[in-house]
Amino acid sequence: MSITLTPTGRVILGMLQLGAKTGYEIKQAVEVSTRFFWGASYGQIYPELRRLTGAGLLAASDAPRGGVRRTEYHLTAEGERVLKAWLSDDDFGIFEIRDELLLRFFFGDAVSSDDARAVVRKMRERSEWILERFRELEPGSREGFIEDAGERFPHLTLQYGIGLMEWIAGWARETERSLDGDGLS
Amino acid sequence: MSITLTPTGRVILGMLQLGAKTGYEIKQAVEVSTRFFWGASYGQIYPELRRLTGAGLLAASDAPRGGVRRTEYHLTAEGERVLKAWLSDDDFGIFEIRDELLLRFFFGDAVSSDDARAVVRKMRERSEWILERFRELEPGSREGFIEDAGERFPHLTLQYGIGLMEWIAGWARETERSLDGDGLS
DNA sequence: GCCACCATGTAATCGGTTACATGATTAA
DNA sequence: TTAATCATGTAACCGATTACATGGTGGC
Repeated sequence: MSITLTPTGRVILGMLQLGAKTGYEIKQAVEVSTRFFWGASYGQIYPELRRLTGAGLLAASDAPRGGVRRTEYHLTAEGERVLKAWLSDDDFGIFEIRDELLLRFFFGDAVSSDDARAVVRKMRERSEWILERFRELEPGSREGFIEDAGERFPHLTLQYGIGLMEWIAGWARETERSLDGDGLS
Repeated sequence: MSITLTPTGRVILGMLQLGAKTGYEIKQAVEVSTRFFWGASYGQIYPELRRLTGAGLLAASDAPRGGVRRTEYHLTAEGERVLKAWLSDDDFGIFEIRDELLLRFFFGDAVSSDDARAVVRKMRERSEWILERFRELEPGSREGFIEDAGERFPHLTLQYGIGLMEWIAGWARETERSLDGDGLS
């Protein structure tokens, strides 16, 4: 019975529930929060907003600011129902990882010890770069990232991300060391 | 100058270098090794094998087994060059994660404490399930997963995967506990 | 005889990014 | 005045999965 949400539809409903109102705000919210594990582009967001409106999960209203065309969306009762149903779903859902550095590491036997170590260094640098991005977000995350106080789980999610990236950086440091100057090609 | 490898092209060259010979064997190899961070389907593999052959990176030869049509591929000198160039590349390349349970966790403020805890439990169960798959692969991984001995990095990659999943499972256990019976909606 | 496995392939569809286009407002 | 930001959108393209189709071989 209940409509199956598209991947981008899922993050749209969630962000609207958190207080985002326009497609632009949804995109902004994604960029400062879920983008490392659930991205969304305008090319998906705007058509999907109209699709969800057509399906009765959202209501749209014109809300121009000065001369700027602007459309605000909010969840209908049905939209809220579908969102909650998805959030209480019983299965794992999508879990995909695509990691080119890890693939190159996997094929490390084909290259020199130096090249292999360089891949691990890149993995560490990448984790560290992401950690910096995360730490920039940390202060705001306690207060609620969307000007609506009392959000607890976005903050916990950020802590998860930080912990995960720290684990990877630690693994990379150890592996760089263990690969250091061992004479294997 | 050097051709840019498509995503599936990358894993094809790598698997051929590791000893896979046919499209079928490449797919098998992917399923028991890289599938959690770099998948490939027949719908991509077979057309891409022909494309790479046309581009001069692979050489194909008929190698039927009894009455079974069968095509063996191997890297040409150019194919090897392109593979090595990719493996020594200086940038991060693709790094994508799509994690629906984490997205649901992120939106956890919208549901009951029980529902939120259920999401974390699912994350733990998922890690544990993946860990089981990894541990089934562990014995073979020391010897080389493709009947060609002396592969070191596939084994290290598996250790990475195990460590990562253990970290996530640990995080989930702690988080389940910290969410336990705290009276927040 | 049947099932599991080996082996190759295609067509439809999907979800997504990228690049582009338009235009208003605000702060330097 | 000009750059950054707010705001919405589309078209081309890409990479991938899914479902389907075909057919041989080997073991129970």
